[in-house]
Amino acid sequence: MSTTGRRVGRPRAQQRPDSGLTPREELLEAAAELFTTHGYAATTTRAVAERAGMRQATMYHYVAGKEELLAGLLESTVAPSLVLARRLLSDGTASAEARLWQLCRSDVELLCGGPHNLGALYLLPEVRTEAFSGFRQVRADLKAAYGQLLAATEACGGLDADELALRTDLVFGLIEGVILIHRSDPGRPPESFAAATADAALRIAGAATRVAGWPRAG
Amino acid sequence: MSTTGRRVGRPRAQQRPDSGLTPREELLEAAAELFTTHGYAATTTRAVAERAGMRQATMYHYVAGKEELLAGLLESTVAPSLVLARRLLSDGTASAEARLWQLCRSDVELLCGGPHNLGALYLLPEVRTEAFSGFRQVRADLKAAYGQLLAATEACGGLDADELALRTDLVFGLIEGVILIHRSDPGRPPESFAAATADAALRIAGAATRVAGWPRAG
DNA sequence: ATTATCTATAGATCTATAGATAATGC
DNA sequence: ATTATCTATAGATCTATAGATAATGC
Repeated sequence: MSTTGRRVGRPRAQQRPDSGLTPREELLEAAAELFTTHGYAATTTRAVAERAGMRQATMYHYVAGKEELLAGLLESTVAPSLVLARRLLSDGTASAEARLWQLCRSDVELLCGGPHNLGALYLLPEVRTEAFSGFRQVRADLKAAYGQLLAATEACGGLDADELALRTDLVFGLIEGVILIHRSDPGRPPESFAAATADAALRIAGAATRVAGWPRAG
Repeated sequence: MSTTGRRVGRPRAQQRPDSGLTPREELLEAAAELFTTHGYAATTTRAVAERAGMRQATMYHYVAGKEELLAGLLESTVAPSLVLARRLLSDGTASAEARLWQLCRSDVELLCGGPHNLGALYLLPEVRTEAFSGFRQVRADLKAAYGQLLAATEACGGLDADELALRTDLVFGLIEGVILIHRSDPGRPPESFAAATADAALRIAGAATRVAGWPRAG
């Protein structure tokens, strides 16, 4: 396959051990690190390319520009959560509370679990740009799924539309707020943090039901 | 005082009705709008100055550069909350729950109540830069105050340090998460939103005490 | 011949400074 | 004379393209 030095084309100026990733993946990886730490506008194409092990101009062989990198990263972080949300919505066996808890936990773990704080990408001001409306749409769909699960909980059964929207916002806000916590203190183990956040989300929802222990065991 | 056309110095190229603000305040005002909507790195000194009604170079007569503008805005948003927190900490009359509720509500109202979503400044990646460590310190002090109030609540009385830190993080995370909600939907009235957030914070804390009605009256 | 990469650079910024200018103040 | 502003611009970027180069493939 890709044993170093056996590849077609001019060799790179800076040779590095084979990462096993395609060049495009190396670029996304580099962009993830730089966008999450320094932001989008402050990250230059040179910084991304160089961190990925190639010269600035070479990047354009693989992507059309910076925007494509951010778009790719955003879609890849939200997609798995939406898949899970859809699955949970059509799952009739578990209670709404349990399913909401699972979605919260999984969402937080996805956003905070990886090597880079990918959730922090949601916070970038550039995401509100037209260029990333695709991502925003998917994220809105995910929020709608949160709302549907919330509506199905016992505690929210009798609420009117406004009250329900408010609670959905608060729960969704907690999830995104947790990204900030994780950013300022990445030391906390993501698994237990995710579980604690899911507990907190149910409390916000108003569910007395204790799906996972609170105070948590372990 | 400053009746238009009666001021010393060369007149501005673009005359505008007197805003009543000093030029420095006009710059801060413009920076607030642009930083919160487009971010820090993406906002040019030209954009700030022009929006404040002067040419790009004139800005340097009042501030040393972009950094000073962001630093000023950050400090001005966090200072009032810290003052309130200090006052609440030394207030022996009200319950810890009631004081925590008040702090949450006031904090959210301050961050989301103004014309610009100043809370969104906390989300900018640049804030983690050395240049803004002063702000980060004050924000950490504020968080410590949240922690002290939390520790004094009945529900958190018996918790160990780790558990308490976790709940502090979650409450603080909710407050900052609410900024995101407000950013994506600025339509909600800040007062009731702030109260609802404070209610949710007490629920996360684990306090059964209902300081304000939930579901809220009105 | 094909491919992946490189070097070089044009064109478009953006920041911060230098020096000119048009008001009021004395 | 003092002040607030202006215009002009040097120097430092940053993005994206053009064209050269150094590998493998046939």
